Amino acid sequence: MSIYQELKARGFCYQETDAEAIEKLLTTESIRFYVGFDPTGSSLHVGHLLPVMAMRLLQKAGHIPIVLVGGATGQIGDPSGKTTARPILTKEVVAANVESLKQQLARFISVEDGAACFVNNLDWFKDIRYIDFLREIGHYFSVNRMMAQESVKSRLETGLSFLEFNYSILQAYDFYILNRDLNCKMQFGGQDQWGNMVAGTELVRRKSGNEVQCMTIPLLLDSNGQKFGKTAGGNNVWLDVNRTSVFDYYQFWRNADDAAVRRLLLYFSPLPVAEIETLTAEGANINRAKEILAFEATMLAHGEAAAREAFLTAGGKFGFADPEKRIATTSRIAAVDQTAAKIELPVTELDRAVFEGEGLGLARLLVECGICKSTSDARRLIQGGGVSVNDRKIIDVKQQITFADFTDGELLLRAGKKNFRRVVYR
RNA sequence: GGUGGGAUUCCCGAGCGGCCAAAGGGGGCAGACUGUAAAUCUGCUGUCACCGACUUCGAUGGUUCGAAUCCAUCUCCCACCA
Repeated sequence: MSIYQELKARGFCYQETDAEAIEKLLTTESIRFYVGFDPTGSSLHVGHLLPVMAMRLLQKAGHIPIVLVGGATGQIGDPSGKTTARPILTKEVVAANVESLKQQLARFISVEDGAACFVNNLDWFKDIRYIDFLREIGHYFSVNRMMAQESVKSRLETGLSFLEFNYSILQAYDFYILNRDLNCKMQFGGQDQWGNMVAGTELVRRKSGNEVQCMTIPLLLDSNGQKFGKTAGGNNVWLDVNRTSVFDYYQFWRNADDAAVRRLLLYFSPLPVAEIETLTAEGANINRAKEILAFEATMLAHGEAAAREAFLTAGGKFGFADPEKRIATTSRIAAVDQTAAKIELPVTELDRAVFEGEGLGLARLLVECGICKSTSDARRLIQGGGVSVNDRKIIDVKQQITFADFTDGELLLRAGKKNFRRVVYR
């Protein structure tokens, strides 16, 4: 299967400029292509991962990714797909974000021996003079055309500042520079980037006469039509372990919708397409497929050791989908010894003094453990029957926790089905 | 620059002097059912020393026994005109 066919088979292609030309380009040449990321935050989240996965595939096929981190465009804010303007970030924040994004991206893209390069568009924008810039490229852009762009049109009602209106020009200019200086021949990006990307191919053609291509990647939505990559709690699933723990990251994938598993495996695992078909076929063990998905996705972001640990912890807690390993897979999950399952629960350590005498109110304890955000919240949870201590459900709001509740200096606190906390005192 | 309209709890959005911690929906959390899924049904969804008290309705002052609701000033948005 050629890389072009694989991109298609895995669902990475939403729109493309010239299908024939792209297929030829990707199968007969080793090209440089670019994907841009704006440093609007200090960490990537799962929602950013799709273009990253496309880059990996392309890199494996011998193409060279140019990873552009938008130190300049990040200061403007892309209006595409946004209903309101983004808050304007300070230059310092943008610069710091650029650095941390670069580090995260480097985990996914191999940079050895020039297999990829990182660029920052601030490098060519920072010394631009307004008049020069306008004269150089301004006349290649038609305001009439720009007004027709979906990202602009949709904002005419609610308001679009001149600052944001310029975004697509900057992105187009990026492409021009990368083509001129690095011989970049193609751009990939999210489906909402189409307008900006096409503006780039046109600018390159008009200014240097070169044919360049672009392809967009579909926007992932979950079953509720929400942008993919949010937890049940509506929070983003981050790649930064300080924001989303490895275990939670694993769980995010493990809890994927049934209907989405095949698609997610195609996107986020390197397993062969045929194997994914088998794993997710009608009547197959869907939960094993989810384990594999979670394992592969976690391995990619956090490494194999971390993935193994998360898998074993989850299995210890909820059980394994395929304890006898009957299902064939090329995933390295097959090599994991499931009998080594352990229950590694998050621990909260409290001063022993709080449990003396009357003890600590259960509601307070829930807050201390970070399970509830206020005691009122905790009371409601208890009243609703969602809390158990040492596997015994407690519905008394006034329940006090004392040393008597600990066995071997340890107490198991549970809120709902999935939130566990091991409480110890020191 | 002119003229209107608006800012309400996580989001959308009612309320327009006491019955308002504030309708309804979304989202979220929990319970039942399950497969750590989806769908469905039920409860909860400001804080605390929780049968009571306290703090919220853009900001600041004022009127009133009493204000999210009335008045003044300010800030920010939006629409129309130019």
